[in-house]
Formats: sequence, C-alpha cells, structure tokens
Amino acid sequence: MAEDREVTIYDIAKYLNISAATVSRGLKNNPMISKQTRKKITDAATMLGYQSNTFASSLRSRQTLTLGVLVPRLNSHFMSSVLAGMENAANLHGYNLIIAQSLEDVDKEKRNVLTMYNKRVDGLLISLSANAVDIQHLEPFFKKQIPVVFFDRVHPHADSTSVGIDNYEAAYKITTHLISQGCKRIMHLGGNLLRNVYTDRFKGYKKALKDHRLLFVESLHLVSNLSEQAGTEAARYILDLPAAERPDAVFSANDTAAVYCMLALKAAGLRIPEDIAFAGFNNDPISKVIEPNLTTMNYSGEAIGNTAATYLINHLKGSTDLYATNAITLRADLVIRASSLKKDAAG
Amino acid sequence: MAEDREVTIYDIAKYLNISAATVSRGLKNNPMISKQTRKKITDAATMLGYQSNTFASSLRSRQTLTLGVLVPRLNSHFMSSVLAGMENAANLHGYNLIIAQSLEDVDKEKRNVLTMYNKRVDGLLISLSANAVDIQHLEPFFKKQIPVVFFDRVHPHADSTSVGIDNYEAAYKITTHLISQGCKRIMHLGGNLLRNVYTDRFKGYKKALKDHRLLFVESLHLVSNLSEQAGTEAARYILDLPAAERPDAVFSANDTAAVYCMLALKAAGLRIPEDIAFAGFNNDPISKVIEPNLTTMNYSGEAIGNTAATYLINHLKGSTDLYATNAITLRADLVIRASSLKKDAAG
DNA sequence: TAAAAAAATGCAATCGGTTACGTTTACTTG
DNA sequence: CAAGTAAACGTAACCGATTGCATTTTTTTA
Repeated sequence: MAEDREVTIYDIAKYLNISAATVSRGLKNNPMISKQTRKKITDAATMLGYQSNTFASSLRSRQTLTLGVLVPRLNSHFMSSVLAGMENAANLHGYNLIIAQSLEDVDKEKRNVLTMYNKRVDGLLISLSANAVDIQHLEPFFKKQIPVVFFDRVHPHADSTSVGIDNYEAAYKITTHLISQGCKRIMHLGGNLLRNVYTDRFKGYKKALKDHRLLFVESLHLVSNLSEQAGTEAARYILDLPAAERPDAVFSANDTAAVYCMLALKAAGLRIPEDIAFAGFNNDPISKVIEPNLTTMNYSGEAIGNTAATYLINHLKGSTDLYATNAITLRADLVIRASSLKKDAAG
Repeated sequence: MAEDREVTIYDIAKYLNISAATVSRGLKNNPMISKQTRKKITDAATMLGYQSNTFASSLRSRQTLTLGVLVPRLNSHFMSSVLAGMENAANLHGYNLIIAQSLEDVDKEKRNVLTMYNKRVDGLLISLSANAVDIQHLEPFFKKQIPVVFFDRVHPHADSTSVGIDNYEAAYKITTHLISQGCKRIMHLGGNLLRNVYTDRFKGYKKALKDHRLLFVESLHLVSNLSEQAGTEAARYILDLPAAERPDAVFSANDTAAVYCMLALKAAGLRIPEDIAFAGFNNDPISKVIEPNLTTMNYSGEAIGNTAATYLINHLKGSTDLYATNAITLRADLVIRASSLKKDAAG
C-alpha cells in the first residue's frame, strides 16, 4: 500500500549501473544498444516488474498510438461490425481506440471531438451525427494536421479521406432490381437528408425511376430515423393509402425499418412479395430471419472499419499519403432474396 | 506548418504576466484563484486557442480519466448495448473509454490487459474470453489497487465487483416455463462451460429438471460456441436422432443458436412449437422477427454497461467502496412468445 | 493603525520517459 | 602502432501540467 511508487527506467538504470537513456533505448530495441546490454535491460525490467508509462512517453515523443473513434450510436449491428474491424486493424499495428458516441447530437459530437483532441489522439475516425450541418468543429484537427478519416456518413473535405460505399450506385441497383420484377410504384423509406448516405440512396432511387420512365411520386417518399417504430408507422401509412395509390414495392434505406414495416403489413394480411415487394439496406442479421427473407444491400462494416483504420495508420506511419486520396469506395453487393422476387413467386 | 508548437499554460501565463501555476489553477476552477483572474485566464485561453494536454496532466496527477473496456467480441447486439451503456455513464462523468476485444483468445486478452495497464487506465471493465482459465493476468491491476469490475462473464475475486444477472435463476425460470408447457424432453444448447454465464444456465436448467422429476439426459446437452452455424448443426443433430429420442423443446443459451436451429428445423418440416418448443436467451432483435417469435430472457445490456461503469466511477470518486460489494445482480425477465406456447397453440 | 489572519499568487520540484549532442570504448586501417 | 572511424553509452534538457510550500497581497481584528 505504502510503496505505491512505480518501477521506472531509473530503477532499472540504477539496478544495472547504467544510464536511464540506455535503458530507454534498450527497451525500444534501439540498434544503438548492444545485444548484451539490451538483454540485461529487458531481463531486469521483467525482474523488477517494470511497465512502461505510456503518457510519459507520449508527452515527450508527441504520439499516443491512440485513435479516436466517434460514431452516432454504438449499438447497431453495422456500427459494431465497423468497430470490430477498426479494433482488429488498430490492434495489429499497436494502436488503441478511444471510442465515443454522439447519439446524433451535434453538441455532444463537438464535445467529444474536443476531448479526443485533448487526449491528443494521433488520428480521428468519424461518422457524423445526423444533424451536423458542417464540420467546423473538426477545425482543431485540420489546423494541426491531425489526420481525419470519415467513414459511412462522410463529408467532403480537401485534407481528409472518406471510406464508404457508393450509396448512389447501390440504391440505383436495388431500385432497378425492383423495377425488373415488374414493380411500378416503388416507395422509398429514407433517412435524414443531411447525411450523404441517405441523400445518395435517395438520388440513386430517383435516377433509377427516371431511367426506366417511372414517375417519382412525392407521397411515396417518407423520411424518418428508420427505427423499428418508423418502420411500423410506414406500414400504417401505406395501409391508410387509397388502394390505387398504394406502392407495389418498398425500398427502405435500412433493414430495420424494412423488416418492421413488413411485419406490420403481414399482420394486416398483405402478402410479400405478391402484394408488395421489399428491399432493405445493410444485410442486417434480421434480414435473414424475416419471412420472406429480405432482399438487401450487403456491405461489410468490418471491411469499412478495417480499411478506414488501416488507411489512417498507414498515413501515420508515412507509408501512404492520406491527403492524396479523397475517397475509398468499398464494394456493396445486391443480395436478392424472396422478399423481392415477384416473378419467381408468381411463377 | 512550422509553428507546430502547442499553446501551453506558459503561453497564457506569459501573456497575462502571471505564473503558470496560477493559470493551471485558474483553468481548473480552483477556488484559491480570484474570480477576476480566473476570468482573465479562461478568456486568454480561448483567445490563444489553448487546449489542455491531457497526458501532461495525467503524468503529474496520476489519473487519466480513462477506463479500459475489454470484451470478447465487439460485434454482437448484446455487447454493443453494453458499450452504449458504458459510454453514456462515462461521458456523463467526464471519463473516456479505451475499448479492445479479445476475440475469445486469452493471449490477446493478456496483451490487451497490459496495454490498458500501460495506458494507466483508472479502472478496468472486463468480460472474460471464453477460454480464460484464471485471472492471473489481472494481477498488475490488483497489485496496484486499480479497480476492476467484471461484467457478464465474471470471475469471483475478493477485491472486485461483478455486474450481471442471475443466470442460474433465469435458466431455471425458462426451463420451468417449458416444463409447464408440457415439455418432457428438453434439450439444452449450451456454451463454453469455463464461463459462469454458461455453467450457471446449465445448472439452472438441470435443477429445474430435477425439481420437476425429469431426468437429465446427456445426449440432450450440446456445447458449442452458439453461433449461427452451431444452431444449424444442432438442428442436424436433432433430426438425426431416432424419433423416440428427439427433444420436444430446446432451451438455447443464446438467441442466435436458437433461431438458426429453428430455421433449419422448420425447413425440415417440423412445426414450432407443436413438434418442438423453443426458448432462447438475450432478447436479441432476431428473436422478435423469427416466426414464431422466440421466447427468451430479456435483460438490458445497456443497464449492465451503465451500472458497471457508474459503479466503477463512483468508486474512483470515492463515493462508493467497490471492495465492499461483491456482486450486483440486475433483473432479467422471461419474455414468453409463441415459440414456447404449446398449450395455447394447441388450444 | 499595527498586527494577525486569510486570500491570492509565485517558485520550483516533479511526474517518467525521450532524444540531441557529447563522450568513451572498441574496432579498423594504413 | 598511431590515428581515424564506428559502435555503445552518458548527460542533461526537454515535453506540459500539477502541487507542496513559500511569499506576497488583501482583509480582518484588536
């Protein structure tokens, strides 16, 4: 209890009758130190129970081997996959992750950004909160040339890179698929239009309609937070529509809303995909469980997280230049399942 | 680019012609400093764009306001809820979270524990990896009196607290429920028996059997990692059993295995719950989507995370004594859904 | 109003490593 | 074998904030 003092490199130095500088170098495998003394040092270190003090080191060397991760919410399947991917990459290269969530609140996001800055993270990985209008709050990072990588919910910026998928293209593909199944009145359940992921999906959807000479109908475009409840409410909305105005397909910007919408419509007696086809986005676990299985867009959160983190770390290590790359687009695949197969179902 | 130097308290001090000590105190709202100078200091700080350097502070003050979080896997619904709860609690009290995953590998867990120690986290929140036999690797923490809180997958230890649910009781309730529905041959899909959560569930299951004069049958107890694949394989196992030896109910230690087992059995033509009833554990989102909906044990990951973190922080702030409390048990509720309602289904 | 008490501020050591630069020791080479 | 080079190690000044103790300033009290 009393002897709370830490074992430091000075203790090792004294023990071996050498200088602390040598100990420091020896512990970091500096080639300047001879093999024998290096061995003596590491031996003495384990013997005395030495554990390096990271921030004493960070203070002097100006690097923390820590990355800041800022996400809207921690508890979604997609985000936890992203984190898993980041953690793998970080761990592999000796980095640690400080993780915080903004809960879709810009103010919290701002505070968290500052905390990350004060903790002097070597780089920042961020997915913007729903209502962040600009990235003014990231200025401290840009000013100090601390690399920032956006992922998923990105924001164009000259000095940073974005990692994600081509949401426009993906939505275009999905919508086209629905059209190819004979759907003519395709509804879109979209998210907050401040965020690229949702505007892009919306645009891809509209473009597909246009390219196939289908009219975009304002009343078939709902914006929500895409929660379970939002899905259920969308179903209510659909059921309340006059029969002639009802959609014959729904493309939801995420699987959660799609699934809960399906559940409610099924409960109301609609048949899927015969009466109304469905497509989601994310390939969430629930999409493989709902009946009929949900057609969706599959893309690996883990890959996004891994890529973003690896990229950031490579930049920090000097092997890649972050500022040269503006965006990294990962592949996303249309996974066709029963929920959208009108023709097969009919046949 | 050139002027990379940070703005420090010395810059503020020089600017105001006062000492750095006063600046330091002023910034921390030390009552020793007069109101006016305090204001001058904070004004100058924002004016000069000062941002405190956390680890210079940590080095001297010996506290990092950082908690280490070590989990088996980041990407599960339960775990991400736990993290969300922890982040809320931490953020509320000005703490940050360093998060790492062991991927069920003790060696990785050991390395991570050491990293956390080297980063001098103020406390550790840990859920053990599946194959950790002891907690020897936590010794550095115990030796230095750095508080450790176990959650979910806990391990008894005199100087630390565990936060979780009563798995024994919960499993007992679930099993009893199945029995009350008339099930007589109840299979158990269990997890690694090194971990309390799984042994306790197994024991609760056995006790319920015993209390209702049902025999525990070794062939109806499968141990696996409870993955999707494990669930599917369990179904195969069941289908390969002679008709007379088939279970009339399955109690799975998690929802994932339960759901994938159900899917496979349904595909093979079995009716649920008529031919075989099902109960899971976790109240995962998929349990509300599978048909029939899965009976399961609901307990809040968010509450577990929040409680564990709050408890740890209170201890750090001196308002509670961690060493006095040995375990905190949160409530878990049996959620009865169609997958286990034989009587109703039959009626 | 002088002395005592309280409040506000300054001094300087300290936390535990890192690193530029200087010094010693070992090894080459003409 | 002397001189020159390379390898190995030491000295000491940092990094930026905190804090025990001393000192100055202000307020209170006698």
